[in-house]
Amino acid sequence: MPKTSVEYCTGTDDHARQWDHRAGCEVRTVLDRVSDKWSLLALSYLSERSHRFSELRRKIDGVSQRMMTVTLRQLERDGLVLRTVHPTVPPRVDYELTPLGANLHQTIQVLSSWSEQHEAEIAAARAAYDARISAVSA
Amino acid sequence: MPKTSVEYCTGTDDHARQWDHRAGCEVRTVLDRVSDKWSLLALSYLSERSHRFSELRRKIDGVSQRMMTVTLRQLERDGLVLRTVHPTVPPRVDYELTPLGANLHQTIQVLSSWSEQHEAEIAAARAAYDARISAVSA
DNA sequence: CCGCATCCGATAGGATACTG
DNA sequence: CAGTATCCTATCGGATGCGG
Repeated sequence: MPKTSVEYCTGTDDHARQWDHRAGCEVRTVLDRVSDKWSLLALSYLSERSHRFSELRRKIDGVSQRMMTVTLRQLERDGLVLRTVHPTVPPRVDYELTPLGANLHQTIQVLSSWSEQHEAEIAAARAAYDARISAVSA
Repeated sequence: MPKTSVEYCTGTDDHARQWDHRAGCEVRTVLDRVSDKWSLLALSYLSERSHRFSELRRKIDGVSQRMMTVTLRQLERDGLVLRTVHPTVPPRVDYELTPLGANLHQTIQVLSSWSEQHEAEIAAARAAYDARISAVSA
């Protein structure tokens, strides 16, 4: 019984009302799934074509076997990825996006585009902020 | 000198190329800022109007004073929020979205809408998955 | 080949107490 | 009122080793 983030929605009445009214509750479901270290890359590669486990693991540089498994399981649980086990020896497992997963991937591209367009602005803001802080503490 | 996630982009050549080509690097900058526990709510409230510190803290149910400060500092550092200190006694500090912050908030609404539209689908997938798992282990 | 279990370090975030 | 500093816990994710 994996833990989810429903607690944000099911706390006190005020708590629940806060999230419901602000439409901030539902987006957390998605954000909590997608904002981890590897999900985004997995979705990205799977959006091109289906991959088997090791193939995906090789492409996603730096991921441990454990996290590759965990990540794919979570995506599968949320209906974003379909897992197909071929009963061969050695075993072969294929992963592909579901329509829902492909749909989400498209939606995330919007945020991705925004990030690319505004990254310089953010970097500049950070540099300015850090300079300001250094100046104060100096 | 706060730590960022640039490490994802500046690792080995392969590592960097991976992110650059897949447009997955830039979006992490934004995702890492916005996917924490409180940033989204802060952006949401500030998108309506400016708030002073305690006012915002009262609205965001459950946030500790520490995390309210930390969250706002991060948003400020990235140029999403403007912080104005009024040198009165007692002190008064106002927070408001910058144009960049407002812009980002709008962009996130896209993801938020998607989440609302597909939440039932995700919930169903989870229920089905969990049922399947329970059945296996039983 | 794929996945699970275990251990372990790093980090996020809560509680509390203290300053200007 | 707004912020800082300290401490403490829970969770994330990496490393390694075993099993089907």
